[in-house]
Amino acid sequence: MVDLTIGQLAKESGVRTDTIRYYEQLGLIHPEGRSDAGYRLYSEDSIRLVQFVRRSKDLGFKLAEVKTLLSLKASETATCQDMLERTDEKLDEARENIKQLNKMHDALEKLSEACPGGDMPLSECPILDYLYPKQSGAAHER
Amino acid sequence: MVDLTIGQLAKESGVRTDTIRYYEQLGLIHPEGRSDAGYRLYSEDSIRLVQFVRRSKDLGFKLAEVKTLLSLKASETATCQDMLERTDEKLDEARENIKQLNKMHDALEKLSEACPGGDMPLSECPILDYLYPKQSGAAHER
DNA sequence: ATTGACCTTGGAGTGTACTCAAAGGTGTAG
DNA sequence: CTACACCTTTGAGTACACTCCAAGGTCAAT
Repeated sequence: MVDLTIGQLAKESGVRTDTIRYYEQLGLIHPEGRSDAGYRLYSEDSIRLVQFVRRSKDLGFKLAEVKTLLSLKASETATCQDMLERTDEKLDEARENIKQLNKMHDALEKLSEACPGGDMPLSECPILDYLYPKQSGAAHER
Repeated sequence: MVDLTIGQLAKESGVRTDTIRYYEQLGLIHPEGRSDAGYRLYSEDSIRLVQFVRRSKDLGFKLAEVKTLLSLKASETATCQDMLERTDEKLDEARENIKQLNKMHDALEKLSEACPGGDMPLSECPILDYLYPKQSGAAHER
């Protein structure tokens, strides 16, 4: 019930004041009102809202997507299905990203294992050979 | 031996001309020289160099890091060890990123499984409850 | 000679999530 | 009354890898 200034909200929610203003710009978090001097005033609930944003972000939602999530939360008619759909979408994205990253990882690991290291000259380096393969120059190999 | 224009290099290496100029700006790929009209002229080897950049990028190296790799390649004294170190560094990064992504994934999956979907109201939604937990308000719950 | 595809430069714009700075007003403690 | 910490706004900067644009020059074919 007690109003918070932006600094207090920042401290309570573990986010910088700049970031809170930035969230406001994006339409995520709004102050309840303003003091006579024009200071933003927030309700206690804002703390939970900022954390909503943080948690969503940590799940991989972009801020624009968080905005959608917040509007679902505010909607009278939204259902579990709506939430589930966003979540499953994000889940698919995560799977896709992991797949890509695993490809990178496996390629790097293979190269790392193939490379003897030490003071072997680069002409013998399998990593370099992967990045810059020897010419297949069949013609005049001699 | 035959010189390539930037457009030809682009076609051969599967990269846009803009991108090649951008790589030049970053100090990655330089033309062998210029035509009378000021056109960039590339050697055939440039094709492999552009591919070097692409492959490195696909392994997760940033362009600034690719520059280092290229300078290793050009160095007389660099060894396998140098290549291996960059690779292992990148490998560690990949592992770290995968770990983070897996955390996201698992959290999303858990939420997805917990949520019944359908036209259940959001007040019962475990996803929403995770993002915006019910107040622990012990005091005046009444 | 003109068309059209190519090339040049410099600079600006994109997406994402902040972060910082400048120039000023406000609130409180001593 | 004066520090000093807080608040305000606007706008610019950061990282990353492009991508696009304008205004102009070049080259080959017709």
